[in-house]
Amino acid sequence: MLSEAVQDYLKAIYKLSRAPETGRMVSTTLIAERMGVSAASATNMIKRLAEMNILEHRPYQGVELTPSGIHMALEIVRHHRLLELYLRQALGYDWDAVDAEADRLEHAISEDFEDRIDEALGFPTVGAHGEPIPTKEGNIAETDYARLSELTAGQRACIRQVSDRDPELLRYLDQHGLVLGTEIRIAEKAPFSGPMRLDVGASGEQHIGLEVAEAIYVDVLE
Amino acid sequence: MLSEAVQDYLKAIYKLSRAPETGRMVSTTLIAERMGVSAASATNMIKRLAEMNILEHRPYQGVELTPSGIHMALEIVRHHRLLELYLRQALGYDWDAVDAEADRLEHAISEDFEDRIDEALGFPTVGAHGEPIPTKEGNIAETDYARLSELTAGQRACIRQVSDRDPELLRYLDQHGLVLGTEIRIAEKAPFSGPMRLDVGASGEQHIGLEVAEAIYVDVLE
DNA sequence: AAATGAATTTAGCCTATGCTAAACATTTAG
DNA sequence: CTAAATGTTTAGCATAGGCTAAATTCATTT
Ligand SMILES: [Mn+2]
Ligand SMILES: [Mn+2]
Ligand SMILES: [Mn+2]
Ligand SMILES: [Mn+2]
Repeated sequence: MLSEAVQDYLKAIYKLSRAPETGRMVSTTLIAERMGVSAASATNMIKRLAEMNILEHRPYQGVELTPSGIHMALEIVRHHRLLELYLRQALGYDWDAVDAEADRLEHAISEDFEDRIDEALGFPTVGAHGEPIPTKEGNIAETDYARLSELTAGQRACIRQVSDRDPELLRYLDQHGLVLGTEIRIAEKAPFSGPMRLDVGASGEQHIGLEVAEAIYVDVLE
Repeated sequence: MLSEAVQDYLKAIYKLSRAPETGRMVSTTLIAERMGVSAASATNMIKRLAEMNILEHRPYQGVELTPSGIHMALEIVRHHRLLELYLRQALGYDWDAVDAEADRLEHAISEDFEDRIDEALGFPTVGAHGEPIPTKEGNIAETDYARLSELTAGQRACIRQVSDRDPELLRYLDQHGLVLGTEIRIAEKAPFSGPMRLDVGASGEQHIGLEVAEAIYVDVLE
């Protein structure tokens, strides 16, 4: 069994390797930053992960997960996302509280537990923040959402996914009616990376900053 | 926060100190045996627990939990027993499977999670195997059950609690109708620590060995 | 009272995971 | 094209939690 630390690094590296900002190779510094450890500690762990054939390490270049590493990462991600959804739907957690709880539980549950909550949730394919849930076989749906920040005035869109990294941001989104499935129209986009003015259905008109708009993923309508 | 290892030692020591077989002082060997570690490892951990004021260590004599140690132990026991009941009632786990799962989850859940499953279960006071569930304030009901093995022919009793240590035993009990709340009558008790013959309501007549009878706790009727 | 044997502790070692400081490699700027 | 800045690795160290083997203490038996 992979240790909790190994699992957390693995998940972090997987997510970084999928982020649009990052290339295929993930740097030591980025990993260290995300994990909240020193670069030296990250290097140390990277070498052990390479030893375990979880990833390939090109010194001074970065790391890339092996197919087997990706598979292991998806198992952890599946645990995490099923747990988040279960906490939300079965236990009434708020949107912004599920991530921290799932981050600990994901290492403690058995495959049996995973299967039981999967069934209790009706075999969901999308998580609490709109992320695709990997299948038990290790497949994950590719999504092709646009960032809200990329849209221009006049466009309409439907919120499909939000970043789950910052609970405060999630609370902000919730208060402004920017939840999954909401349809919005960009009323105005200020130049020079300025704020956006949105028509948010029942929640009326909202002004949001660029950082917020970058954390919202949408399907552009028509 | 107490580490997982510390929590597990603490829970084990608490339970050993409450077992009727053990005196007030719990020996190093007993702790080592229960934890599945060497005696030297147990000594090592005992010294750290003493340093943390979780227990008092009388070298070569044994250990005794401090009031604060008992309080911490009861928090872990509460987590464990609430989780067992939740796994059983909300997720349909079998009687014999809940302990292993709860043993890992007990270290991962938050106080919020604890409160939510407590509420979902209707604030139960008794766990999946009949054990009293400590309150959030750190109180636990004293029970005064007899072991089924102590009863004699002709007596009637109601099953109130069973040992949760051995999944195989739990499966055996389940198959023979010896579940919580079942009323039984001792039909015969063979001498020299022999087996017992029981009338078990709907499940008819059952013959059980002494080891089984010692793991069943009952209220003697009238 | 001394000897034996069981329980316990000590000593010395190991792995996992973190750290800081120093050394080294790569990238960027002059 | 070299030099500074930046990123990465290495070296050396720490703590938590395990282990075995040896030493020590306590209880029991002669
Ligand atoms: Mn999450
Ligand atoms: Mn985690
Ligand atoms: Mn249990
Ligand atoms: Mn445990």
